[in-house]
Formats: sequence, structure tokens, C-alpha cells
Amino acid sequence: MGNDRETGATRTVDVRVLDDLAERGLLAHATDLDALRTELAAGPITFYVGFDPTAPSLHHGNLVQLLTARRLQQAGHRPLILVGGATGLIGDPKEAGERVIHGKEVVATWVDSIRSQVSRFVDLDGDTAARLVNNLDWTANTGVLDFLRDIGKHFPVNRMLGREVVRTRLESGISYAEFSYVLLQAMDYLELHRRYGCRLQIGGSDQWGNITAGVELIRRADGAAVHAFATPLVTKADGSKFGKSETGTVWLDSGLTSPYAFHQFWLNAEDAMVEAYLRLFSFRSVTAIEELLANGRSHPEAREAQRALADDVTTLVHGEAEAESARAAAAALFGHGELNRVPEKTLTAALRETPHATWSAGNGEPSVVDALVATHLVPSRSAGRRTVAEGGAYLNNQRVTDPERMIAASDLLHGRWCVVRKGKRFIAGLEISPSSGDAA
RNA sequence: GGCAGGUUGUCCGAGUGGCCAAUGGAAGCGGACUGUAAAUCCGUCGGCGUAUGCCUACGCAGGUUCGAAUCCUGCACCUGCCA
Repeated sequence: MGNDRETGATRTVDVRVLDDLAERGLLAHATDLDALRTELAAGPITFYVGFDPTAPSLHHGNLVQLLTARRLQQAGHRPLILVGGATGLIGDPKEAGERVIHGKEVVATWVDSIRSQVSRFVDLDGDTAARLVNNLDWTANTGVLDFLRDIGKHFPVNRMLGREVVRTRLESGISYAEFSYVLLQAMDYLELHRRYGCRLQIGGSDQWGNITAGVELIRRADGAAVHAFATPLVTKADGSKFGKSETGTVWLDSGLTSPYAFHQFWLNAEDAMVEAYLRLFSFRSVTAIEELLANGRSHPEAREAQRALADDVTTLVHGEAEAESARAAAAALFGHGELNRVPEKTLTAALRETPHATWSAGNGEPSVVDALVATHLVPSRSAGRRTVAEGGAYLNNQRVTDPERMIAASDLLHGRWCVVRKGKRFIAGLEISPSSGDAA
């Protein structure tokens, strides 16, 4: 990359960024690519990507756009990361139906948490420092008349009605608020274009309609030709949504999805898709990825590509230390050695990474079903009994077939832990704590 | 506006008075095989529960009946034909 941070002189840019993005499969839709390539090569440009606060955290799907912003920044361009304090109050229309509208205070707290979350993916200092923006700053004081005259006047309703989402929602119903969402997002681009000279918007392919609306608004309102491209929807090999059936949404917030669970998610990527995921989510070069896969083909059981993917993405999102802990925990728990040979310190650290619970010895010996329920591996005692009946329950990696099987002191590893497993890959720790105080 | 048909479990879709928590398919979950992958095969699959048990459920509200997803009445929504 041709930046010369040391001298602080006129920055140069990596002229190959766009080709790299294309090679990684990151360009699902785009406006005039040749024009964009020329402009990106000519010097640093300002671009933007936006996220609406619909939850306290972003999830793995948002990562594609976030990392694409990072790639563009590393290539010498200036990111504007928009967190939609205004658009989040309205809601982007989706096919499933009208969104639940959240309280303003709630959305405000989500804006805050997402702003801090987003910060770790871009560089906030230096020549190409990223800037965090909030569209509430320019919408909050916009009067409805000005909005309708300056923005609304540029939107033909017949065109708006032709949009795919709107068409499907005309059947089930769509509120005026959601119908108007596109105007807000288009206005964002216009505003960022005017304020910061923003000339490129990126986003997920589901945002493409909103994105092009902004490009068009800028053309109509300011007569300027700006750019946009959309990243693809990440899918599994069969075309279904990636990350849908695993244990719910894969959040970037470590309080919602633990680094261990996050690491496991990537580690379980399908063989057929792991190369595509590496291109999309890792910062390894495409040639390095190809080499990694070529080397792995002779011994796929080592799943080197999955490990690289899980390590890379976990490091990006949670940092090297957390990635290392997650990796070490998996090694200890999924290793083929005896669990009681795992040193106490390692075992404790590993189980602390997984879902874990404490059982007070004062409650008597827990049964296997108790352990499954306590660690939330199953939602109820019935489900726990069913799991045991199906042969899917393990205590310290030994299958348990009797639902009445009690966990005795002799079962405990290092006198306090037992490793509870459901199926092949769901592991949890149960710590038996001596009933402090009254007993003993 | 008139006539006809529909509304069933996470989804699709059978079921026309008791044997119905409801055939079948998909998804999910577990097992076998593997590699914490895919495919395949097997099992499981409303909730709770130690239980031959309890609760909730066949659009909504009533009714008939010992007994209703199934029959009757009203209401809501969807589909087709006619105006």
C-alpha cells in the first residue's frame, strides 16, 4: 500500500483497492465502476457507510460493510461512519412487515453503544481519520416544509411505488413513516456530500434501493455524479441466510455473544463456503487465502481454513487476547485427551469461556438433567430428558443414558467442575460450589 | 353488491363428530458415519412433568352435543366467479 504516513506529505492511495474488493466478492451492485476506479486512484476520497440502531449491538452481517470500510481506509480513503439516530427512529421497510417502533431514549442508548463498537474497526486518527456522524444532527431541526420542498420534491411517488419492498408491502400494509424512510437515507448522502464532500456510499445489498436514491438525489439537487456500491448478502452453500439457525444472532457485543461462541460460530463454517468467508471477512490477501486452501485440501479434517477464519475474525472483533482464550478453550474441551488431565487453570479458563453455571452443593447432588438445565444447554427439564433419551447428553465427555444419573463428588474435575455437553458441539461448565457458611 | 371456496402446530399442508396434540413434507434438535464440515441414513419434534398426568392449541366470539379442528350462528381477513 502506498501511503506515506511517516512524512505526512500528500497521501497516495492503493490504486488496486477496487479490484481487490471485486476479487473478494465484495461488489454485489455498483454505480459506474470505471468512474469510481478512476476517482479512487486519483487520490483520497471521503465515503460513508451507515448503520441503523435497531438493537444494542451490530451483528456478524454488518461486519461485511464495516470491514469494507476498513479496507477502503487502509487503502487511503476517509470513512464517515454514520449511526442512524434519526433513521433508527423510523425504520427501513422490510418485507416481513412493519417494524416495532422503539422509544427515543432506547434508540439513543443504542446509538451510543454502536458508536463505540464501530470505532474499533476504523482508525480515528491520522490523515484519513474516520469520523462518526449521526443523522439526527441534520434531521432534528429540519422543518417539515423544508423537508418536503427540498427533499420530497425530488421523489416521484410512482417511482417509489415501483420499489420491490414497497410493492410487496402494499399488500400487507406499510405506514407512511416507513414508506418515507428512503427520503431520509437519501438526504443523509446529500448532507454528507455537502458537509464533507462525501462521494461514495457503501452498504449491504438490501440497502441498494436506498443507496441509489441518494445518488440520484445528489444528481438532481446538486448536479453532482457520486458513487455507490453494495456488498453481497452472505449466505450458506444452499443459499440460505448465513448464521440464521445457529444459536440465534451472532452479535459483535461480547456481552450478547461471548468471544468463545463467536469463535465457534466461524470455526463451524461449511467447507464449501470457508474460502468465500475468508475473502469477505479476513484481511489475508486473496493469494494467501488460495494457498491456505490448497494446502488444506489434502487433510480437510484439520480444518485449517476454518481455524484461520475463526482466529482472524475473532481477533478483529474482540482482540488478540480474547481470540487466544477462545482458541485455547476449544482446544482443551474438544481435544481428544482426558479431561482430568487438563490442568485446573486451563480447564477453569476454558469453562469460563463457555456458558457456565454454578450449583450450590447445598442443593444436593445435581442430576444430569439438572446440569443441562442449569447451564442452559436445554430450555427445560423435559427437553433435558429428551436429550438424554436421544443419546445426546455427555458428562465429562462420557455419554450418559440415565436421566437420573447423579453427579457425585467423584465426577468432579479438580474437585469442582463438570463438563456438560449436548450433542457434538455444545459444551458448558457446571461448577459445584461448596455451600459456604451454614454447611461444613 | 351477489354466489362459491378458504383461514390448522415454526412454515407448507392433510384431516368433515369420539381411536386428534392432530397423517405427510420442510425447518429445528439428537444419533450413526466423519473432521466441532457437507451429503446420506436413523430417531425426535406444542409446553410442562418422575407420572397411565396437567396446560395450551385447529381465524375470532358464541351455540348444539355426553363429546367438536370437524355441525350451527355471527364477526374478521383472504381467494375465485358474476355485477
